[in-house]
Amino acid sequence: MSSSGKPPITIYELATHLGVSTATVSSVLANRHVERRIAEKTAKRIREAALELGYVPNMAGRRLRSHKASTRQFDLAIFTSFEAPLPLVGQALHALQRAVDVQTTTHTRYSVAIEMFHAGRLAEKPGLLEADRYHGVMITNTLHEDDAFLAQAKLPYPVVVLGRSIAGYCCVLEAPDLVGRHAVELLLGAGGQHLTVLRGRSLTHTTSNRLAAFKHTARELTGHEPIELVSEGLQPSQGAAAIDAHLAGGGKVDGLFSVTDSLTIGAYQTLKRRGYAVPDDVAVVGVGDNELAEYFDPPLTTVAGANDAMVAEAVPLLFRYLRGEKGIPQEVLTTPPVLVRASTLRRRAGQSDRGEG
Amino acid sequence: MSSSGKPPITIYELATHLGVSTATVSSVLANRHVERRIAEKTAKRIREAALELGYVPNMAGRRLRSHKASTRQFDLAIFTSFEAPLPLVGQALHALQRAVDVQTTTHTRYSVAIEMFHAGRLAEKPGLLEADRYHGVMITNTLHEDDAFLAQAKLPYPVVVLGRSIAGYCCVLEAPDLVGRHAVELLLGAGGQHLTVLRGRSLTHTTSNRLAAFKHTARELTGHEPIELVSEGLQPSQGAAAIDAHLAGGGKVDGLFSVTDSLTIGAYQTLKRRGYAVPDDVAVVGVGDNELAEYFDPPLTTVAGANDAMVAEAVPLLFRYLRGEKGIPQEVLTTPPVLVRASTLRRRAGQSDRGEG
DNA sequence: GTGAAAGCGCTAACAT
DNA sequence: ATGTTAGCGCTTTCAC
Repeated sequence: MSSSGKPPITIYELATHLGVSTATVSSVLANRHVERRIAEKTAKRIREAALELGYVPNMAGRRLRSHKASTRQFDLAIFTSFEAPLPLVGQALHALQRAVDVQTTTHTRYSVAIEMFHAGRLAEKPGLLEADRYHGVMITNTLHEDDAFLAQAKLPYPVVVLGRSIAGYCCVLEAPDLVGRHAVELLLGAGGQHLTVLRGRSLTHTTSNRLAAFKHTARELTGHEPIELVSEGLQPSQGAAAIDAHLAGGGKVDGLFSVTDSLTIGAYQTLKRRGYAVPDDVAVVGVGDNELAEYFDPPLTTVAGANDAMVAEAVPLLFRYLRGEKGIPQEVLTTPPVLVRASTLRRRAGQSDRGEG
Repeated sequence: MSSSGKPPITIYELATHLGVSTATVSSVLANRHVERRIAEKTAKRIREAALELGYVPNMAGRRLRSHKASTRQFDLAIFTSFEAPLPLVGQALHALQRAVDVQTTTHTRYSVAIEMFHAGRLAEKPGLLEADRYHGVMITNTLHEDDAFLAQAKLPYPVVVLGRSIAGYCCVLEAPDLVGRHAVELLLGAGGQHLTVLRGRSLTHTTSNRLAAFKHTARELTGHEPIELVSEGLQPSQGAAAIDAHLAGGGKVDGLFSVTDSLTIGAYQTLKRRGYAVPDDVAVVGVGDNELAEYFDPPLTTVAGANDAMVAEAVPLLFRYLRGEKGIPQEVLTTPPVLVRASTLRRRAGQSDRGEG
């Protein structure tokens, strides 16, 4: 209530309002009024006025004044979309934090934060274009709109972009086309004929490349277009629904690639419920963006998910920026690892005739 | 290199070092030198000196100076341990961000960050005791040592603690004992006799309560002590290893409760590999801290995991603090939801005689 | 028991 | 093409 409508207020205004000095207000607000021997009555008046007028301390002012001059502070952040799954972010955060733990000295302190924006609306994030908050950031989980915004805006501080290529920024991403290609090859190798790709409605740079490469390679190697299933979102239930609708409509599936593992989880559920065995009836390939892929039943073959590799590249790049180095690469490609697990290891030869729903 | 050993340097020092004014330095460093018509040569000298002397801008100074006086900024954070799984944090972050999105006005801006500390070493986190960084924080995933530290330190800004009770703080946590009790009841209901509890080596407030309540209730209802399996860590592989060792040694299991779902994932793997069927040979109960519990095979019955409920309580509490309200509850208990799924729904009657390894 | 004043590091308006 | 200066909001000596 008090802290909303009105414009913000400073201790100076509090002080004049009450007819006391800013020093008095400050000490009371910092709970130092005892050692300053402020009258309890005055302290009470000050606290009440602060509440009533909706006083909110200005942290920049506080920090500027009270920080030891001998401490250099680096404020780092990871920007990620609100809607994205957290694993990549978690890894990035861990890697950054680990790097920072090593670099911390008496004179140099670091803080690492995660900041979230709404997917596709990065441009609306306040303070993004000001250079007064972070010394450096990593950005990930952007959508096309965000990438377009970044390309045109050029943030005024060091940035390393994860998982997509944006002109003017240092970007770390998986080598293009490999993921989609490997997926097709694995599915064909497992005897798949009705190659199917499952993806969410909105695509990122990465997922759209995976999709395109899959379709292109499938066309090239099988001579016909693969089936493309689009789920409403990235929740398992939405993946389950997409497959279910396809099968219910008489569609066939014997080789499935999903560009996001949470969709695979839903697909597994639907397939099992409808009596399809993985991998014998349907071979499945995922991308490894769920850290539990190995524990799926059956364990999921994955063709990407080099998050740790990407992050391992990105963190040193950010530090090179912070150090002011020149000649930092604009694009670093990591090779996505292929992890073959049971979901593409067909036990019996020949392909099944399942799939007529 | 340049930014390490030496004490930090300001634009003032840069300026005197170069024989120019601070304004010149500032404008060059902010890339405003074009509109200020600084000689390219001077700009170059300044940039080089900044690099060489390891200049790092002081963000507090920048913000203080350049922020619009009409903007009130709230800096909020979630503190979590580095080692903890991210789901709870993710939910907390989402809930906070959502609350913040609603509250944002022209005059009031919010920023939400995640900050990590190393489990058990919260006390070492620099700046924790200073009130010059955050207006309010939520703390979660602490260990005993951290709780002890917090209880004795009393942070000088609004704090809401998630998932544990610490004297002197506003805490939101699941109602005690219910989780362990429900787990026992469900396992017994599914025909379990050799009640077993699986937990990681280090316990939090929450997991130790779950464990204690489980053991106590099991004793009460069965007349004997349940089996307690301790895994080295919380990784699925470590859970798998713990169960495997037990079974390899001739131990029996027909009713398993795991105080952390990632351990359940590993347990599922071992049980399947050794030919035990869930739930027919072994009923399993988890706690719902993995958002995919519903997609496990079979879907996992859970007796806790009201993360969203906890967070839903915690966020408004934090805002009440920020508003300066009095009489904020010190302890809010949420009722953990029981979600019965296939992992405790035994299809055939009677209990199996499996379990001799 | 309280006030006055200096100044943290930085930027921007106004001077040349 | 660059220097001077006035603060941003706050805490902390020092003075009374």
